[in-house]
Amino acid sequence: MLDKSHKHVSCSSCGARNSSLFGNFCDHEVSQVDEQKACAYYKKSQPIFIEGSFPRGVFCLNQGKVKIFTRGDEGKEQIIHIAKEGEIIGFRAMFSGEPYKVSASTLEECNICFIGKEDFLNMIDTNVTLRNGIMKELSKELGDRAIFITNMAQKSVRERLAFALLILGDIYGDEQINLTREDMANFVGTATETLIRLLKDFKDEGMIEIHTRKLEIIDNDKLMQLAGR
Amino acid sequence: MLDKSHKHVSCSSCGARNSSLFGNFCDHEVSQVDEQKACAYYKKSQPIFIEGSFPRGVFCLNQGKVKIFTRGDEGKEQIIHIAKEGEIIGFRAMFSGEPYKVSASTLEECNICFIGKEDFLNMIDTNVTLRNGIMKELSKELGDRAIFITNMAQKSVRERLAFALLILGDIYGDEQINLTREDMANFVGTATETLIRLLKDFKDEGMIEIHTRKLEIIDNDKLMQLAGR
DNA sequence: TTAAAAAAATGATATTTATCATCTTTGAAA
DNA sequence: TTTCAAAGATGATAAATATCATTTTTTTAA
Repeated sequence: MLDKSHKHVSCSSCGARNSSLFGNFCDHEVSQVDEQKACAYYKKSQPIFIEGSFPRGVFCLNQGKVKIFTRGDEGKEQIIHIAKEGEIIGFRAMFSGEPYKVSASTLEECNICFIGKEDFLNMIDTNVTLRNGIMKELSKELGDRAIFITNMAQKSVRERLAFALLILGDIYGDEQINLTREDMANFVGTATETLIRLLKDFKDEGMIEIHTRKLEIIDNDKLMQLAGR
Repeated sequence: MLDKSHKHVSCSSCGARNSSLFGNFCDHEVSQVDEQKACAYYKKSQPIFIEGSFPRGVFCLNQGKVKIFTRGDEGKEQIIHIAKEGEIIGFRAMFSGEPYKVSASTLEECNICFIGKEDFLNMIDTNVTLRNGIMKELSKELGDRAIFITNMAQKSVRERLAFALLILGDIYGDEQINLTREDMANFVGTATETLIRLLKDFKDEGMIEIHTRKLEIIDNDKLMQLAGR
């Protein structure tokens, strides 16, 4: 259980910082962020920002997982990305000048820090390494999304599920994958019923193990073969 | 017919520049680009860069249309974007440090200018407006691709075709849409046969007119209604 | 101008996947 | 503990779309 007291989490003691875009900050820069940010505890299934609203800053994920999604015409979610500890979310809309095109919501309990728009843009302007890191990240994600689109267009649901499980395996590390069937279906881009049936197939074929809601990957190689590239 | 002599196209006389990321350049900056770039004529269906190779610079589209695509496991193309006059292409991979994740190929005769990596990165570092424009563009495209993914996952082929025709209508302006059925199917993300059948339906329903290979949009509103948002 | 290749079109059929209805299990709160 | 809502699971059926085979038309280049 996370500390719910909203108390300040120091960047210098943040376990996620080293692998984040702030990883290369010097002591001075770290303490500067520490002063500028605000920390907050989020319960499970709490919205962080919503499609259509205007961004006032960025969110830095200290602890927990967050889904980034859009809603289609009928309100059905399509999960675009699942962010984990160390990721900065919501910075894309800061540059575009447009409202958020995606929403973000916690998948579990989270500690999330907030940095105001002005402070963040200031950092970008003065810190070349951070800026390059951001541009690299933006570019990398564009490439990932091109592949995502291609997978959606050309792969079967079965293949996409294998692909999705591999990504989720990365995200959850040594924890077990912990998502509702509905969220998983909205990530794969299929109906919940179809997803459930396929999970059972995967289990029967020895690729995963199902522990009620949590999933464990058993045969990574087989999944990779199925997912194709 | 375009001039095939490979002769230098001056940026100051480039009709596409004003609407491009270089649109705000002062005279000095424009002439600097003029010195650094190399111009080339491309025939129809000629590759510009290929997925997997490493970028050596960026391409600035002076005249013509270019498809940006990836190939799925079976080699089938998925068109991610169609670039038109004024667009700079291939700059994403410049920041990521990774090889191209997409390929680019001309859809018609093109004049394309090339700016070397070093020169371009130099511009980015020294020109704040250009840099902000690039970041804005990267962010905007990220949002567009989130919607693209959602469309692929949730819309029917019929709806996606309507959506695609609207985008193509924008790209082709007052020209008629001019793509092979295969390219169009690879943009919509469907089989060529399915696309052909649907185009006929759209024609019968008065939304488009088919002039052999070229398409003309007749009823924009109806398409918008069908495409949904 | 003609021949060959590429693109477009059409029909028949198979397959995948969504949808709807219903039932069971799980987990959280009273 | 009991209760209730949410999540998970299952079966039957329908709809959308892909695939394969073939024909026609258009474009390209000899």
